[in-house]
Amino acid sequence: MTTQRSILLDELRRVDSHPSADELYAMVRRRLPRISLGTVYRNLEILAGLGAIRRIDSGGGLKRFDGNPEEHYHIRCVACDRLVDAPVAVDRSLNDQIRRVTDFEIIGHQLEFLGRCPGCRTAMMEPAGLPGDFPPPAIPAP
Amino acid sequence: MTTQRSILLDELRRVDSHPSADELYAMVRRRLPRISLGTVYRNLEILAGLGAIRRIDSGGGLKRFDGNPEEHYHIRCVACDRLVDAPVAVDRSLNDQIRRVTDFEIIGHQLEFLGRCPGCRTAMMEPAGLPGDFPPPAIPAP
DNA sequence: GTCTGTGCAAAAAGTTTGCAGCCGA
DNA sequence: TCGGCTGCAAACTTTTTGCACAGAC
Repeated sequence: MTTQRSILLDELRRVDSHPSADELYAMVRRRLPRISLGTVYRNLEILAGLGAIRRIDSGGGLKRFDGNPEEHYHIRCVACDRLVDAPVAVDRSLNDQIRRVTDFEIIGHQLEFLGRCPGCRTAMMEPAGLPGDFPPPAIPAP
Repeated sequence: MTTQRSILLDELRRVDSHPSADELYAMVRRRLPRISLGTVYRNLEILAGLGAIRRIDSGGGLKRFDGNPEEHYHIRCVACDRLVDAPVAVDRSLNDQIRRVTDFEIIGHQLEFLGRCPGCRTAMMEPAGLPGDFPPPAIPAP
């Protein structure tokens, strides 16, 4: 566990925004200005292998990382691509359901809800650009 | 609906292997040797927008495409990255569950099971490389 | 003739890797 | 001292885009 690795982990644990490698690179550079993007990628890979963090593969063109190693679901905003934790329990009975009907050895599952976040819902209703009840999305749609 | 687009759709509907853009490019080129990869990408995007096919974003570094536009789940082999349809019904009550506890406007969800396919299970038990009960996986682990 | 879609090629975006040197046990 | 880890840079993979032209109406 090197300095770089532990700061990377700390930054990732500190936020709940599921940053991409690039975003994390920017975050970590505030504390380690000379860290390289290659090191970020290498350590994210190692930390994911250790089970200290989670890789989120679904959606978008790029991988996200999650400082919460517990199994949980996500909700993705289809408009701004924001990703938040889903406040529902993991349903392990889904694994048993599918075990009964497949020859695969089932390890687990990942579930992602798709929807529109409060900010993007509001933005949609107000094409004139008037301010709504929620702040505009941080990340513009790609 | 151009020639290229309909052949692309036809090839994708013909298989159940959820090919990537590159694989589809190879498949289509057997019938249209002069088609370009750019056209493949452009038309996959258009067909997905029309709802004629589905984009599968999750896992791996690359996007897959699914000729079956019906909502359904998948199982991914974590060893060889093969992706097959999951023989279980879509559970729409999951959407209602999360609607009760979020401000997101929920559109749907995608669920992917992770496991080891029959071929890779066998391969795992026989490190000496003896033949097993199942054929070896078509796609080697990346 | 117009206008969309195509082929080609270059560029962009994201990720991985080779290498020489550094740092901590 | 030794071995793993880093920074840097180049390479690689996948996807997107600009442009001129071809084909369908």
